[in-house]
Amino acid sequence: MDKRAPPPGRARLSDVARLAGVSASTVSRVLSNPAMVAEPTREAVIAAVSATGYRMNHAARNLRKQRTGTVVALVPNLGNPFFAKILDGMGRELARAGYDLLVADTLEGEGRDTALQRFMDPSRADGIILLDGLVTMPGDPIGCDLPPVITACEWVEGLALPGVMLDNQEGARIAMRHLLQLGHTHIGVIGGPPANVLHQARMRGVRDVAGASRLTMFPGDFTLQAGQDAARMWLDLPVADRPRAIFAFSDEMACAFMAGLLRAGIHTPRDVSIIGFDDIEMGSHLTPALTTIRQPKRDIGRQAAQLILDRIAGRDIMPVTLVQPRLMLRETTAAPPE
Amino acid sequence: MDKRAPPPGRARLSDVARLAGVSASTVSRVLSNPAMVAEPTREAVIAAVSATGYRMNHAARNLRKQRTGTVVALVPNLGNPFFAKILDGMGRELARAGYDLLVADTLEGEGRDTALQRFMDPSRADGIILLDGLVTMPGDPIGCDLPPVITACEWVEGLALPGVMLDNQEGARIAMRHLLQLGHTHIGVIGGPPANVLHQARMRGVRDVAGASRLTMFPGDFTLQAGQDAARMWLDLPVADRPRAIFAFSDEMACAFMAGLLRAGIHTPRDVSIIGFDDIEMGSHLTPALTTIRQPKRDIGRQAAQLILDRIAGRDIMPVTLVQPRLMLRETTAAPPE
DNA sequence: CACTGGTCTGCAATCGATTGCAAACAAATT
DNA sequence: AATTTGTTTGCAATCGATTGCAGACCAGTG
Repeated sequence: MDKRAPPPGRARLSDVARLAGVSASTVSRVLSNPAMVAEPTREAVIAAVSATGYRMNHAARNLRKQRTGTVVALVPNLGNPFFAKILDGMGRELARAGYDLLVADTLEGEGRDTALQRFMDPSRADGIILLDGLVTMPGDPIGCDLPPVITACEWVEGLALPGVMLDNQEGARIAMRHLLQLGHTHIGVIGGPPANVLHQARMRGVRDVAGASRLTMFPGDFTLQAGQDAARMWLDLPVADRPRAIFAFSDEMACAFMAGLLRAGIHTPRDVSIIGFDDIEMGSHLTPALTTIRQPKRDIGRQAAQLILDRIAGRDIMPVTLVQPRLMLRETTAAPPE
Repeated sequence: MDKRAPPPGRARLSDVARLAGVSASTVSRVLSNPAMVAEPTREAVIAAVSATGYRMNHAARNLRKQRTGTVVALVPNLGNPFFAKILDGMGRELARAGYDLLVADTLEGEGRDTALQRFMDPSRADGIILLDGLVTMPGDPIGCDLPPVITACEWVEGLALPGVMLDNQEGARIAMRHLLQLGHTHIGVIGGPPANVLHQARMRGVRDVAGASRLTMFPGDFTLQAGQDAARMWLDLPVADRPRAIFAFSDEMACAFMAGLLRAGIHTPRDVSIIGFDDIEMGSHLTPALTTIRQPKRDIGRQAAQLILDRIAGRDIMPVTLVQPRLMLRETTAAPPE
């Protein structure tokens, strides 16, 4: 009889306003700047809000305010548990600031070139945290009001993006020094993909302190499988050529390598010393517990979150934050046999 | 002299239209329904699009179309690598359908009650995938046009939400049968949190086949630490009361338990048999390799994605999809000693 | 030549919240 | 009483893309 516009399933700002007997502007103000509204009005509005079960429409707010309230993290591979703790720290820090974390996979290769394209867009994210060092930066011809981008853990060679990362070179130095101090003179290194920036930085650290000691490289890619393959290669080596100390660029490779040798009756650290990189939780729960270089993952996540929040707020930031690695001395390293 | 409105940093639809000499509607149609536009016009528009570097504004489109193009996955803890592979499968499947996956953490406890509230909102997500069985469902008073919700892996007791999950009860039966067939008569079970639905389902399976055999429970919560604690408890038991077969409700607990015993000189499977649950990658790369119940994580993720896509499209779906577990027979189980 | 049918295109309304501006009113000052 | 100052509130424009409707145009037919 009178209901001109049948109420849509969901209450809008104007519905709340009508019920409270005020204008939509007032309701909006109560919700985002309560101090601006007189006490009695405010209460009426609040009552109307809960009576209608009103919930804000994010699309509308985003359109109007030209911001989204979300930060996008681009990871090379969601399936890699290494990122889990980092994202965890990131998410919590962002939540404290009222931002949501959207995690997206660059789907290694397939969409790598378009991933950044798709998300580097003010209508999708207020900021971007890159965890993939191999994305390609879109050459943007027009409209330079792109959301800020920072890197975490990895970084993009040739782009001067601010970022948070471990001092990988120093981490590698610490690992190598540890093995050398134990008396090892021939060290095997299980690396990452040659194109990976982490691999490159750590190799620099290795060379920094290797000096005259003998080095044997085993190809790797940070995965368990690579560690297992390296173990097979080691076993295939003539006994005299087998390095009695191994520095693996990831804990997963270190674990699988150790298991591979054990299967052949080679014990750690009795016969071979092993040191990993990352300090994944599993490492300390093995027997023997894995000696490794600690990478404070939650911290890195938190700091990356802080960094992007600063950039979003337009605050000046340090170009690069280096996080210090630490030697976790456990049970898999010892002096060489004999 | 003429530029009335100085161009905002970024090209809008109307800017493209002006350059192409057509209306905004036409540009919109070229972008979303090209067949509707005549060939020459289309080409002019496409040229203008790339000339301006135009990129759509998602907020505006979402507002108008009343959809977001994203699916939100709510996980209890982003730091838990168990979810990584599931999210990976999910993300890929959703990407194929043109949806983005937004992963958010319910931050166990703190925001658990508000997490679903915050995201169950048509202006934020077209669909929700719950991976946390302990969230509380908001009692929604008004406006029932909420986005569809499904569960994956876990489920919410008392809510008839559709979902994809492993047949946990059957998985537990398979594990128990395996141990019993080896001749074990006293079995230790390292469980999950009592309130967890997975724990409950698996306990049902354990009881289904335990029969008259003796059971000893060890409290747990799926973490490595819990496995280590269980090992200590086992070692504190009088020798006659020590179960010589252990069924752990997660591979992480199984691994840590095994390592804990080994540290005390107790070998697996010579002295104690161990079977885990999940089939995490690390398990198969240990020595001895962990016997376990396989949970096809990527598959579960993929199927959950399909399910939510079906629900979004309004297609009818099965209320519950049970995924079948499988015994991964490896090296940590054997007949009891003597 | 008028009329029908079809294909393209543009106009203008719409999605829902925010905010600059100014009106309305109350209190304080001269 | 008139003016100033300050507080609340509403009006109306705005963010940018989409789409129902109708007008414009062209070819084909009677």
